[in-house]
Amino acid sequence: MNHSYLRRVNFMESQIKSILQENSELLFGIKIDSNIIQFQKTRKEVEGDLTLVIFPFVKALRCSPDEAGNKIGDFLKEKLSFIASYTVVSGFLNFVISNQYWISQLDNIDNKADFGFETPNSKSTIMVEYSSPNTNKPLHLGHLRNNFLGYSVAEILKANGYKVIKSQIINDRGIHICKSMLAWEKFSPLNEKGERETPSNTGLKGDKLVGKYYVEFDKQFNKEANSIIDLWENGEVDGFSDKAVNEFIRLTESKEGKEEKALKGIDDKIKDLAKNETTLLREAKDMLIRWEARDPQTYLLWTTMNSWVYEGFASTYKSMGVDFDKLYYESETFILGKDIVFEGIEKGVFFKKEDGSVWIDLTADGLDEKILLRSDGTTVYMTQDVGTAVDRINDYPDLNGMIYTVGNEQDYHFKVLFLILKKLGYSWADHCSHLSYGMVDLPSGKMKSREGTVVDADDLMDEVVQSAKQMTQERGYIDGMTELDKENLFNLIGMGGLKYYLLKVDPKKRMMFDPAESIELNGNTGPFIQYAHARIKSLLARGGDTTSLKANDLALAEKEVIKLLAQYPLVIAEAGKELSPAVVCNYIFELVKSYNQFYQSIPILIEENVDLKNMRLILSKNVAKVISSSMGLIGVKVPERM
RNA sequence: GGUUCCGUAGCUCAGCUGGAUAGAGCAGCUCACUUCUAAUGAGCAGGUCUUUGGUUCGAAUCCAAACGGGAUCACCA
Repeated sequence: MNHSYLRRVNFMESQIKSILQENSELLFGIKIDSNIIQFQKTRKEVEGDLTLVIFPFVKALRCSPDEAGNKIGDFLKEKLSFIASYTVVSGFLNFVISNQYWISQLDNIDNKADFGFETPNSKSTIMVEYSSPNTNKPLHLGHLRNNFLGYSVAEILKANGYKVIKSQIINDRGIHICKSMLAWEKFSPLNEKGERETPSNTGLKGDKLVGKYYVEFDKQFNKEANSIIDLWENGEVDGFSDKAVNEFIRLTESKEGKEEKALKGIDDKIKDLAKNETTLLREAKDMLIRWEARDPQTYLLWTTMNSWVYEGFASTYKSMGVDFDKLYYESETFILGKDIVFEGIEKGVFFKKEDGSVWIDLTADGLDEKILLRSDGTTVYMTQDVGTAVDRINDYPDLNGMIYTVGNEQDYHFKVLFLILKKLGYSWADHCSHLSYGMVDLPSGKMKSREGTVVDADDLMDEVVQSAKQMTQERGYIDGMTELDKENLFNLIGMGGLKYYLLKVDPKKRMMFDPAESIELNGNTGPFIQYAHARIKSLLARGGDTTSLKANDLALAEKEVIKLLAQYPLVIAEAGKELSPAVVCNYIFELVKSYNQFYQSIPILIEENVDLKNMRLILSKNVAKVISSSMGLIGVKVPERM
C-alpha cells in the first residue's frame, strides 16, 4: 500500500523534516538537502506508524545505516513528543507514534463537520465541462463515464476550495443533426392522422426517437453508396462527377496484387467516394446551408426535434444525478467562432486556400494543417470550440481554468485547440486542460453504435437499480420502510454501484465494463461501502455517548482506522491535483476495509469499559462521516439502512 | 508509417517524487453468525511486474530499444 496521498507530507513529517534541517550541522556536521529526507508508510510486519528511509543519509554521514538510524532516532525522540519509540531495521527508521497523538487526531476530526474540505470558494474559479452530447444520439455507457467523471471532478475541486462552474456544450448543430432531420422527413411513416412519428404519438423517449432516425439515415446512406459502387463497377458513370469516377477507376486498378488489409483500406476509400456522390448526403449538406442561412422551415424542424432530445436528456441526467450551472449551445457559439476566424485571417494566424477554405498551418509545431472553415463557408468542430472558449471567457472574465472532460480519442483535437487559442493571443489558453479519459470496453469488444453494440445509458441504469432491488429485498433490513423510501434506496444502491464501478479506475485508462460485475455487491463495490455506512448508522442508533473522548489506550485496529481518517484531507488534495475520482475511491475502500476489520474483531456496544466504548462509537461515527463525505465527492449517496 | 496512451496474479484493477518479502477485489479452496446488519471477517493458493539493455547502494517505478494492444493523423463530430 503506497498510494501517493499516503506519502504526502502531513503534520508529523513536516515537523520531523524541519527539525532535522534546523539541526543538521549539529547532527551530521554538514547541511543536508531536504530531498534526502524521505518518508514512507511502515510495513505491516514492522512495528511503527511512520518510517524514515536512512539510506540517503548514509552516504552523507559515512557510517552504517544502523548507526545513522539510531543517532537520528534518539535525537528526534528527545525533541518530538508524539514519537513514543523507534526501531531501526535494515536501513529504515520506524517511529512509533504515541496513542495520545492518535486520539487527539480523532478528536480534531470529530470536531470538524466538514473535515477534509477547504473553505468553500476560497480559491479561484474553474469551469468544468462535461457530458457535451450530440443531439442526434441517446446517451450510452461512454457518456456515463464522462458524466460521472466530470461531476465528480467538479465536486472534488469544490472540496479543494475552488469555485466551480459546471457546464456543457451542447452539440446541437452540424451535418450530423441534419442527417437525423432529413431521415425523419424522408423515412418516418405517417399515422392515421397523417402525422410523422413524435415522442407523444409513439411513446418513445425524445432522444431515442431522434437517434432512431440518425441510424436510419446511416442505413439508407450506406445502401445508396453501395448501389452507386455497383453502378460504377458496371461502367454506368453518367451523372457522377468525373473526379470521383476517375478516382474510382484509379483505386480499382490499384487493388491489383494487394494484401487483404490494404484491399480493405482501398474499399473504404471507394466507399467514401461513393458516399460523397449520394443524393442523401447532398440533401443533408443543402440542409446545413439552409440552416446556417436561418431558413424558417429548416429552423422549425430543428427546434422541434431538438426539444424532443432535450426532454429525453433531462430525464437521463436526472437519473444520473448530475447537473449543470451553465449551458452552451454550438448553434449560438459557432458564429463567434466564425468571426474569430475572420479576425485570425487578418492577423495572419490563418490563411485562405484558393477554394475559399480557411486553414492554420501548425507544421512548425510538429502538428498538421488544420481546417477552420469549409470551402462552402460552413464551420467545423474546431471553429465552434474556439468560439465557445472565447464565449466562456466573456461570460466569466475571472475564470482561471477550463477543464474539458472529453474522451482520449480527441487528445489531438484539444492539443490543436489550445495551440490555436494561444496563437490567437489569448493568454488564458495556458489554463485550459483536457481531462482525457479512456474508452469503456465491453467483454464482447468495442462499442460500435452502427453495429448496435452500444449499452444504452437509460437501460443500464434501470438494470442496476432492478438488480439492487432484488438483492435488497432478499437480504436487506427494509421492514417498515415506505414504498417511496424503498424506491429511493434501490436507486441509491444501484446507482452507487454503477458510479463507483466506473470511477474506481484511473480515468485516463481504458477500462473493461463487465455488466455482470457492475451489479455485483461484494468486494470493491459501491454497495460494500454503503453497507458499512448503514451498519455504523444502525450501531449509533442503538445509543451510546459520542461526546466524551476520554480513552487513552488504542488497539492496533483502532489506530489503523484513525490513521486512515487523518489522511482524508490529503486525499482530497491529491484527487484535486490529479483530477482523479479514482484516488477517492481507492481511499474509501481502504478506509472501509480497515473499519470492517476493527468492527469484526473489537466489541463496541458490548464493551463494559465506558471510555473505550465511547471512543469506539466516536471512531465509528467519524468513519461514517468520512464515508458519506467522500462518497459525496463521487456523486454517491449513502443509506441509513439497507 | 508519424504522433500519442497503455502492457502488473486466471479475470478486473491498485501501487510509479526509485526503497524492506509487489497489493486488493472477483473467481477457486478452508474457516467464523444463540454477540453491535455475514452485502462481513480470518486464512490458503495464485506473479520471469511483456522482453532486453542502461542509470543506481537499490528499479514494477527513471532512460533507451524491441515486441504486443488502443487511439489519432478527414472540407466527421
